[in-house]
Amino acid sequence: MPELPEVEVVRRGLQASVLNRTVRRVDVRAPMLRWPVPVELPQRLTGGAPSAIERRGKYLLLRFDAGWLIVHLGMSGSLRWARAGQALRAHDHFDIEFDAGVLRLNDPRRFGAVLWHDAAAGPLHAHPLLASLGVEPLSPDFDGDMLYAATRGRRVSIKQLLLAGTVVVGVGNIYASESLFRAGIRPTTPAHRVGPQRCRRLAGAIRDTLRAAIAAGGSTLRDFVSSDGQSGYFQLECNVYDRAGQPCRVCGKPVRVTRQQQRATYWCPTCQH
DNA sequence: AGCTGGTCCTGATGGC
DNA sequence: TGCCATCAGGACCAGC
Repeated sequence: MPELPEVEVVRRGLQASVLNRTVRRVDVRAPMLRWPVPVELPQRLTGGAPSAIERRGKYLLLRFDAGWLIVHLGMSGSLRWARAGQALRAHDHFDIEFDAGVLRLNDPRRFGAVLWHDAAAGPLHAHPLLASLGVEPLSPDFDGDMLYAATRGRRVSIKQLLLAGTVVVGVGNIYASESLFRAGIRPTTPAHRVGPQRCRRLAGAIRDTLRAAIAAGGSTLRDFVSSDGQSGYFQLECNVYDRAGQPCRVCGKPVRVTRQQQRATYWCPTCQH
């Protein structure tokens, strides 16, 4: 479920609700998510308070005096406030109890992760999961020139390159299709065949698409993290994603679906070249 | 049975 | 040959 915009909306929700709030208690029910939840985590967090809530790609990063809590929502993870005394549901794997309430991680598919990076272990950006990530799409570092330089010599399709996250992070399967549609580029085009002009258009399309999605989520999810972490996501109207056979919103031709690396790609044969 | 919004890891390939 | 970067596929898992 979560792509970068969703994670960013979660981050903002957390920033508004748990920044500088003291952790009273931590419950780990499923020790095995994508990786084991570190056994020392409850002890490290309890009594501390997050002094910053950041995001890198789709990783949520909560800074504590003792180190960083790293959370990834995988494909099916959500963070919500549990009402007082609320019964556990299936796949409620992890709780952080603040004075204000219990923040609960639910993740049916368990592709998500909850990890700890100790302050003594060096700078966070050197963490193996973060060290080789591409640039942030909404940062000034990401533009057409950068994208053009990074795609030289790359024979993979432009969509797969976006998805890989090594050039630019946070572009998941949905927004890859949406951004390429916006830029008028066929997803199967080899990355090195996308010229400087089109790289500029694509970089702009990625930024615009992500920003619009964040705005949609942010405006919809008033008390985010507190009720339904999904509503913002489904408000988003896609141009091509999941619209196979339906008319393109621009030219009216049926949207096509193909498969790249076992992932569905949606595109318009007339609007994208 | 086959699909699903992520991404790390492994092993194969290819260029220098 | 060895080393590197690149690339494809498998793996994890539950729900619909």
